[in-house]
Amino acid sequence: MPSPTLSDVAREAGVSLATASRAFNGSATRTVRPELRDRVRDAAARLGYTPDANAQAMARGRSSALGLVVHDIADPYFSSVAAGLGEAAEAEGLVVTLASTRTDPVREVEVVELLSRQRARAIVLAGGRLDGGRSDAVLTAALTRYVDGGGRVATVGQPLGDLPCVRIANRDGARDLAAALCGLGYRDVVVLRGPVGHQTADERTQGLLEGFAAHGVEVPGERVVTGDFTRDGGYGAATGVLPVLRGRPGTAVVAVNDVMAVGAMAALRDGGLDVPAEVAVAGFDDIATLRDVVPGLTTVRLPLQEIGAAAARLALADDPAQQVVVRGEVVVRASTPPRP
Amino acid sequence: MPSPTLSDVAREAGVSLATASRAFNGSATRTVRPELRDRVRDAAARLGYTPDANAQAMARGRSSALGLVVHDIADPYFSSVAAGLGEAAEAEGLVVTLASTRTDPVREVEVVELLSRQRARAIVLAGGRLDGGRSDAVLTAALTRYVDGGGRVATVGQPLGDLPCVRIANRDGARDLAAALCGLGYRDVVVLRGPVGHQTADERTQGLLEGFAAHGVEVPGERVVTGDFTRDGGYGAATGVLPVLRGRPGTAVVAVNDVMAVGAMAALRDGGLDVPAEVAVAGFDDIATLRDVVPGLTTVRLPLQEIGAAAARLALADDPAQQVVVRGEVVVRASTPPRP
DNA sequence: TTGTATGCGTTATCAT
DNA sequence: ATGATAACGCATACAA
Repeated sequence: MPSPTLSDVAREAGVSLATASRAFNGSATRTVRPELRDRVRDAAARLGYTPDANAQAMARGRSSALGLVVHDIADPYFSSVAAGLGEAAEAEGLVVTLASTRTDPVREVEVVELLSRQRARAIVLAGGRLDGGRSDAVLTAALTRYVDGGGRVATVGQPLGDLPCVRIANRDGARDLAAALCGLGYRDVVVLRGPVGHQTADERTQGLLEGFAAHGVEVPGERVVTGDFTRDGGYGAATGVLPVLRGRPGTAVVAVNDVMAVGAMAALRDGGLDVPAEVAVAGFDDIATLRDVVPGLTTVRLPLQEIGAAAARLALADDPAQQVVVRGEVVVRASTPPRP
Repeated sequence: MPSPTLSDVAREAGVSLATASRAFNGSATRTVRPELRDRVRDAAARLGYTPDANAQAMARGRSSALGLVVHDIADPYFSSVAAGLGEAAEAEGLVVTLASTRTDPVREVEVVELLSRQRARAIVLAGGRLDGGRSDAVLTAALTRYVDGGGRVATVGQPLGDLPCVRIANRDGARDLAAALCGLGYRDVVVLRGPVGHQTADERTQGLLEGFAAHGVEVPGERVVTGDFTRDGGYGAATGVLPVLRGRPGTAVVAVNDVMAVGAMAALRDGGLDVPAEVAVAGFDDIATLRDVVPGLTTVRLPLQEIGAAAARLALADDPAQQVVVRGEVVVRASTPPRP
């Protein structure tokens, strides 16, 4: 009834435990006679033997798990990154251990601790801190223990210390988006900037403002509004600026990510405004599930799956700390028609 | 530099290994004097001790991992289920190990094998076989070995043997949806049925046809078309029936899931048809990310997160095999306006 | 209450 | 090429 062990297999095959072990992970130096090897494998098949990864991890001193920490796996941004990371992990023969933080800095540290216990080969931190670095100290401490213990870490989007990081050119992408909007003729702008202290949101906001300014479009402070980095956050933020928008037809509402943008669109419609006739909307990320919405959402396309895969490779590489930077590409769609 | 072990902690605290161990998992019977307990914990903190989950798994005979196998974590259906399962796992102090099959039956078996190696406490199979049971034998064999070894299994959506299962009332939901559409006045229908052999797709298709028939609406075979269970599958299938739809304004195109429905909407628009003025569209699942699309997508709402959580509980419960059945709720939106 | 000793399943280091 | 045997880090049965 219990899983047969390698000893069982060895006995069944009439060989020693050591030989049985070698029959599976046949190293180059320590090879085993083909005949015996087959005998062991047959015995294993007959018994339904399944190696115990925990025992292997202990004996080898390293596990076969790759940790991924996200805010919320139901968020399409993270699930896309997870998909890419999963493929990379599979290619390396690793399993991925998933942990969600729900944007709670405390939970984030717990989660790193959790993955440390698993002796995960590496940890990829997607989605970063939101308290503007206040919790970085504790997190860094936890990560340092982990790294000192032999673990590897990579982050995506949010550089942390000098850890390897898949940097996303948020500022550049946002600047390009702003430029594109200016090129379309937009002069009045509202920015849904997300939560203050959210690094990705901050960078994108900064890029947008810079981009607009470069084209002579100044965005007054009261038209830069905060909100959660979620659909509801976008909805709420857009609802708040409804009065402003009513007074200025042809304004572009730019959210720092797609789900916020979609929430904003809903709020604008609920407020009686026509998108894009009266208000334009743009986002960031180019979430796959949202590519068919009407009007098509103008956004900055990010290769999320590749980003996940790149993060995995970075975390697994034994090179010194590296930085990969991926740049987004502006995709103009119908949500931001030209304004003459 | 390497992670300190419990022995290190014990030495540092001046107690035995056993006491150190008990200081952490203080059982009811085997309690340790508070003073010593604190001394051990202090020593652990001082050294930066982190228990080794692999070693614990081996010593305890059971790991702290919960396996989840999905087709594709980037699919919003699965990512929502994963989110719910993740919360349930967290509540049980378990980590979730994620594995994707990309709908490959071979890979599915590999993945079960992989999770068996991890000695996962339980495996939740979300998203089922697609080859109409042809690969069930191998899969069942793998699962049987796993269960015989002490593992627990639960499936979501697809009963397998008499394993615990979160059943989704696909037929009922589909029947309800069909009834709702009939109530709105639809008499001409096209069903995008997904892939033949995909149990969920099959059940929903069957329910739709039954529901329509119950209201006197027969759907001829040539208006029941196949396609992948994906956005592109919906797009392709809808493209194929474009001629039919052009000839029959007021037809309802019902896809067996939301992402197919969205793909279909795109195809219909690309084909020059107005949705919903000329063609109505409906889906199934009520994917959160799609709730703000315009026109609002008529669908059957499924509590995906709860389903994931329920599956986790079912898999973890030590009760004998159970069945939980969750029923969807029809949500009528603007994509299927009344047809007088 | 605390300590000693054993075992968990595997890999790896020795001999042979 | 193969076989004993010692780790690996922890939990626990048993002894004190």
